[in-house]
Amino acid sequence: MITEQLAALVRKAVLAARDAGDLPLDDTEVQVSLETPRNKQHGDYSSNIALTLKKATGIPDSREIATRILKHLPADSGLIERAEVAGPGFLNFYLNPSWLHDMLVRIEQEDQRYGASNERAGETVLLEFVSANPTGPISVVNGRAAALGDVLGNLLAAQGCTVRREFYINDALNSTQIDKFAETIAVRYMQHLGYPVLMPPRDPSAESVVEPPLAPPEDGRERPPIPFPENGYRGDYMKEIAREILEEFGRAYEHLEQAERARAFRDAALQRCLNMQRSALEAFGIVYDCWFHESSLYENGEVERTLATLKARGFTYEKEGALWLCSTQFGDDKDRVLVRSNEKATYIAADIAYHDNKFRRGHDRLINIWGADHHGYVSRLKAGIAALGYDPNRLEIILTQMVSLLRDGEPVMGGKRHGNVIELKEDMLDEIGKDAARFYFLLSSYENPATVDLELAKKQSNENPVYYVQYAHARLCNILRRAEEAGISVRPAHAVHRALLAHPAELDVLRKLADFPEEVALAARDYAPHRLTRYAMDLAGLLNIFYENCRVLSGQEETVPAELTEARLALVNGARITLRNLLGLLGISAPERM
RNA sequence: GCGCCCGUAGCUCAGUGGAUAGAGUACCUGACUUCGGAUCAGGUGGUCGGGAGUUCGAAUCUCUCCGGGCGCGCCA
Repeated sequence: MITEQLAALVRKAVLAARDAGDLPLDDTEVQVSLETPRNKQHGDYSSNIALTLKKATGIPDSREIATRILKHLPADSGLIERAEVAGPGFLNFYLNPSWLHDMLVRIEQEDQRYGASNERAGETVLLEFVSANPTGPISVVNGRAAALGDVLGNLLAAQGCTVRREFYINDALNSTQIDKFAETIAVRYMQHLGYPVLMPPRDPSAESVVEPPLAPPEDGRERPPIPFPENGYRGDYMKEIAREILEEFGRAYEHLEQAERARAFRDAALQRCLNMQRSALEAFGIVYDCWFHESSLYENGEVERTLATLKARGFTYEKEGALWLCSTQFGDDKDRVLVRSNEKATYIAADIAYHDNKFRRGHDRLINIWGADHHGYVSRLKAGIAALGYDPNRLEIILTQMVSLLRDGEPVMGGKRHGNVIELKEDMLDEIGKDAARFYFLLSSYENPATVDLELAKKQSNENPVYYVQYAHARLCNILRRAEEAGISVRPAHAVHRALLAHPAELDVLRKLADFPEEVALAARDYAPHRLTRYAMDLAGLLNIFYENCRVLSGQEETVPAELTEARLALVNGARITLRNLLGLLGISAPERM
């Protein structure tokens, strides 16, 4: 990559200067960092090495240090055209145009692989993301995690990692949440059979309300109201699932005990809820390698075995009838219950077993993406796997901040239908589409709370950054198409006069294209897909400027020399490849026409 | 109360300790009806929440105050 090559050159120069006696330096490590200056006047790349060596060399004038380093800079690298000392002592570098021109050859050769590397080949990563409870719809916050996780997967794969995407289904039989879910379904089922439902108030000071039956009773006889479960799931989607359950199971379950009814419906209802989640995620372009059932950890004894291991390693104790994990020994702020006094294992017990399972399957690195509201949970899970003897640093937990939606300048509130959650598919995807939703999610860093203005993302779609980027791609494709129609073949980059690409707009595009592999690597390293959406906007902008200033094909008013057309077609093709790969990494379509 | 995160242009957000803090959008002005105008050029707009410190240099690191979000279950 460019900065690595440049850094190597500068390091060489520093050492040469030292060996020649120009720089009084010990054997201290020479750390060279390169940056791209904001200001174009300051070159394509710049290094602050002279400023940082002030102390070590004892030379107070950084410009003097810079000058001495410059003297020893290898001249034959081919990468840089010139270098100069500027400002308080920066070394500014200007890339050699012919080196830039040759990027087009490389881009064409690598084609689908341009931007990718084998830097992290051999590393296996398990990415777990979304993992929403199977008791409700996929929310907008889940959507942000989904976009982040999916693109992170693409990025890591592009660095050579073997990536596995996984969704953890919290379907344990001993989960109180699942019990509530099943009970709620059972009550709604009865409501479909003609029973009123007694809804407890949300806030204790209010009165209970009786909801009428969802359908008249078959025999017309009025039924007594059934109490809605305490902390049950209030969303209307539960009524829909219950109606489907009624269709599947028939009316015969009316006279069972409430608990039995709940048990009978539980699995089928969960499955329906899960299908709802899966189709929402598929509409968002997310496909998992594995949907992992928490329940399987109980069925094949892994929870038991993990508990036994923790006991054997001496990190548990019994208190008040429960089994506790000594998580404070591993940095947690309090010890945690693994097995309740009613003998049911807790969520964390299963989760530790799950992460043990992830490691046992041979993954080097585990990445979990959670909502920020789970941050209190991080240290206890890490403590759990540390207690099992794993290095907790092999597990990385990314916490995404909240997302809110704005419509007409007002925050979008979750509808009653979805139990007051803002739903990904209906509140967002159906309105602005998959591509725009992904782009907006990926526009800001996951570390910061984000707001998506739906009016902006949809109604003014022409001004939308995502369309701006896609339009640039479609334009490039159009030029290539027109060339073909005119009988002009797109010759390979190595066979054209690349030196003709000397217009500033052309060189700007080339520099941006050359940056792409590094940009991908940084986005992967920092878990920062938003770097790529920014890059995409930059590149699209440069391409439009190029388009405005540099005609590729001869037209009625302007004729372009054949050789220049060839060279520009090569540039167009290289840009097309880069933009297409970029959008591919983001999971956003790259249309050839719009 | 304790812990974590966040305060950057009217709005939404970038900004790896570096040079004059940027982009999109909004608003104003102009170009061009083309290899698709879903375009381009220019302009208005900032005490980087306040204060102190660290150093050659701070939006970035430290401390403190103010403001906002989230978490502190034998729930998940």
